[in-house]
Amino acid sequence: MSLPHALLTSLLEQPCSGMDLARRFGRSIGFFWPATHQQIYKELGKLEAAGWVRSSAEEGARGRKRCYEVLPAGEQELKRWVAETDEPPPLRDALMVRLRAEAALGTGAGVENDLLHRLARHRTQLALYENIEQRDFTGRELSAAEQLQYLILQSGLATEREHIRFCEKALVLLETLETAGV
Amino acid sequence: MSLPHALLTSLLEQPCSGMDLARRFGRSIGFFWPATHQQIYKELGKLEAAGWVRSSAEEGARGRKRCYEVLPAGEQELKRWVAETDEPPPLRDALMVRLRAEAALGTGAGVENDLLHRLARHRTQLALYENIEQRDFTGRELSAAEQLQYLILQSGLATEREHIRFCEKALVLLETLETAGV
DNA sequence: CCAGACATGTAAATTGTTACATGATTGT
DNA sequence: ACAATCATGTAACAATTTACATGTCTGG
Repeated sequence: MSLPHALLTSLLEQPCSGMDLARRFGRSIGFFWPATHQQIYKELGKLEAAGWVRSSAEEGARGRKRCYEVLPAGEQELKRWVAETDEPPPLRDALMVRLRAEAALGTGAGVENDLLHRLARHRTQLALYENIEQRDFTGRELSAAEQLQYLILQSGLATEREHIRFCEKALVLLETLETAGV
Repeated sequence: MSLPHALLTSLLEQPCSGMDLARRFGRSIGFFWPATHQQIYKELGKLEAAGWVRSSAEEGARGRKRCYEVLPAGEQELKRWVAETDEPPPLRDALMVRLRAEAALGTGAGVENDLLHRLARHRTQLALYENIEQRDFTGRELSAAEQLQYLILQSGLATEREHIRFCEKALVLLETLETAGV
């Protein structure tokens, strides 16, 4: 589980409140580790209990904004974790199951719906990434940290492009099979 | 959740027992929808309760092999589901969090470990997919169902190749940054 | 001062993982 | 008959999602 370390990273970049974290997750780290505010609040509580972060407000101040910042112990922990290894995350994609189901059913069962839907989503996401690329990483010298962030964005760009290629290819194949089948 | 429909698909291709399913998941559908035997048994119970499959043995025959097959209602349900749409699965990759953490820590914190480890895994997986491609999809005419299955395999091939490219690129960049940093 | 937005949380349901338990079958 | 293995299952736990609840601040 990487949520605690994703939070430490984000707080190290910029100390802020839980709600701010939730918003920033929607724009940066969240592309690769999504999290809702509910998860974030619970995890921040654990981080504070572990002595990895501290917050500006007293306990139980419900509704009042509290700012979290990383403590030295938290930075140590983050360093330790960065040097660990993980297994690559298992793929788990319903679209592939649908395609295989379509093959097993042996008929125009309607995967096109999902293919078209995803094609649209991946194009939107690609456009979003391309905007970020244009805005943040184009036309100037990049610091070391920025070069790493750009690398991560490029992974997202490549992934979306690959998904788009795949959906298009699948749609062409289905078209071919159906006209041949008729 | 696609596990029930992945099971229906697999049973439609070939009726078999829970343990057989678990093994076949390791080789085909499981590449895109992993599942352990514990999950599979629980889900088979629900499928049977729903009237979508039936099994060869009486209830409570613990330890004795039972063969499951899809009923017409199950096939109907699978057809219905194939025509639905899903959101693309959210990415969730600790490696990206590590890279961003390395950027935030601003030092040789050791992401190389994970990059090298994954590079090896993705190369192994690619080799596996290439074997399957060679064995099952090369040098002969393919039926419509086989063309769809091949398409799915090609998605796996493309994904692994993309990951390999990414890891190599990241390692080169880190190398550059570190020699420049010293 | 109060309506609406903002911020922080709690609770329950779903899904998936890990560890373990038990019955049947097979080879020697 | 007995050990090893196969097959089925249970239990406890961890992570994530969804829905809801409560407190604070701000503009009119």
